[in-house]
Amino acid sequence: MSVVSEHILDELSWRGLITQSTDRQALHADLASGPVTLYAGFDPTAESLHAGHLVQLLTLTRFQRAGHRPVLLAGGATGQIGDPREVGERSLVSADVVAERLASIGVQLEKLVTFDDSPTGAVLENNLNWFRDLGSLDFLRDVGKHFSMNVLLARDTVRRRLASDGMSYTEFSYLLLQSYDYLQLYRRYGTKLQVGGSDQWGNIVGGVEYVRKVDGAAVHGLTTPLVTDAEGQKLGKSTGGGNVWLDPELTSPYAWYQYFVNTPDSHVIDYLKMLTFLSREEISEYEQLTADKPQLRAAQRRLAEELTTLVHGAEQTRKVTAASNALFGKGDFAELDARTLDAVMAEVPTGEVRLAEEPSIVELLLAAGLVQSKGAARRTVADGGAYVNNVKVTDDTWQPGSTDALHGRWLVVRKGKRNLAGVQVR
RNA sequence: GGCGGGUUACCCAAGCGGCCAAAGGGAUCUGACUGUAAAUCAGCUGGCCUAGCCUUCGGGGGUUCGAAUCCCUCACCCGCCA
Repeated sequence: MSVVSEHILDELSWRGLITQSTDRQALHADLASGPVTLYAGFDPTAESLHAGHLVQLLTLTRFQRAGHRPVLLAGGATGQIGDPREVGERSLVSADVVAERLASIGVQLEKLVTFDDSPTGAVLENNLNWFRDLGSLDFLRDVGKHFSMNVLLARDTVRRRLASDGMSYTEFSYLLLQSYDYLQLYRRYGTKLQVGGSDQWGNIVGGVEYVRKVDGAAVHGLTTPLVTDAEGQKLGKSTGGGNVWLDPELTSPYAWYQYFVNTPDSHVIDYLKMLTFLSREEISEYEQLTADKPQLRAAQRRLAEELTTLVHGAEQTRKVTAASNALFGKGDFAELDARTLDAVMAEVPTGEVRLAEEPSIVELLLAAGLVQSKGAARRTVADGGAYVNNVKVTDDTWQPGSTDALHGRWLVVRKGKRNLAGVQVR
C-alpha cells in the first residue's frame, strides 16, 4: 500500500483493466479534480450474476475506493430488448421474468459494492424508471433523430448479423436505449463516466456522443477487457459449458472455488490483477512463485480463496478449502475422522444409494451425479476413470460391500482426476 | 404479394429411398505424461432390460415392404423482385 494514492487510471492500467477509453487525458484530469460519478449497466439475462460480471463490479469498487461514486444500472428496460449478440436473435423475455431476475440480481449487486450514505456510496438504478413512460413518438423524435443510420449500420455486430442471419429492428434499437440511459444518468446524477466490457464499446460511445449532442457535455467511456480462459472462452463459462454463477444454489461454493483453483498458469496472474485487490508486491510474489514452483498452485489457491471470500464469505471459504485439501491431499480417505468426513461431504455434491438394492459402480456414478446416464457411467469405467474411495474400479459390475462405506456411511466416488462426489449408503 | 434457397445430434456441417444412431470438423468427457496447469498423443460421446430394443434429422400428415432422404401442409430463417 503506497502512502500517496495512485491515480485510479494508472492502477487500472497496470492491472490490465483498460482496453479502450474516450479522451484519456480529459478523463484523467476529471478523475483527479474530484469525485466523479460513474456507472455500469447490468442486464438481467439470467436469474443470477456469473463470474464474468466480477470484472465490472470490482472495477466499480476500485473507483469507489479511489473516492468516486458508482451507479449500478439494472437493465429493467434494456433487459426486455436484448443487446445484439454476434450471432442469432435473442428470444424475448417477459417483463415479469425480467423483474424477477432483477430482484435476485439486485441482492447480489448490493453485496459486492458498498452501499451507504457516504459521498462514495453506490446507487442502484433501474432504467425502467425512465423508459416505462417514454412514448414511442418521443423516443423517435428525441432520441432516434440524433442517430445516423450510416453510423448504426457500420457497427461490427450489425454488419455481421445483416450478412448472416439477420436482425430484428428491436435488437437494432438497443444502442439507442443504452445511449438514452447515459443521458438520464448524466442529468440525474451528473454521471460522467461509463465503464463496461470491451464488447460494450460501441454502445458506450453511442451514449457519449448522444450526451454531447443533446446536453453539450463531455462525458467519458472506458472499457475493460473481456476476460477469457485458455480456450478463449469467456470467464465464468465452466468447462462443461455452463456458467459459473454467484448464486450458491446454482454453483456451490465448493464448485466455485474449484473453478478458480483450476485456472491455468498462463492466466492466473492476470486474474489476480483483475479480480482481486492484492497489491502489486503481493502479486509479483505470486508471479515468482508460479514461475519457480508451479506445482504448488499457490497463485491459484490464493485467487480461489479471495474470490470465494468475496462472494460467499470467509467462513464458507474455510469450509471449502478444508474440503478441497482433504479430497485432493495425498491422505487416505479412510483416515479422515467421521466429523471431518461429514464436513467435507457437506461441501461436495452428494447422492445416496441403498445397499440392499445391490448398486453397482454404474449406479454409484449415477447417484453421485457424476454422469447423466448408465451408458456414460459404463464408458467412464471402461475408460479407467472411475474410482471409489480413491481405488480405481475397472469392472462395471463391481458392487460396494458394507465394509467399503467410510464410517459406515460414505462412499467417495470420483470420475476422472478432479470430479468428486459423496454417496451416502443407506 | 411473387419467386428461389434453407431448417440434421452440444456447435458447424455432410447425407438426398434400404449398408443411417446418421461422414467430417470443433467442443465436452476419459486415459497417458504432469502439478487439481498448459501443450501433445490416444479413446469415447442418444437412451435402455445392450447378439436386441426404443427415441432422434423444424412441427403435423401421407406415399412405400422400408423415409433424414419422396409428396402435402404449417412454422420459422435467408436472398432476389414488388
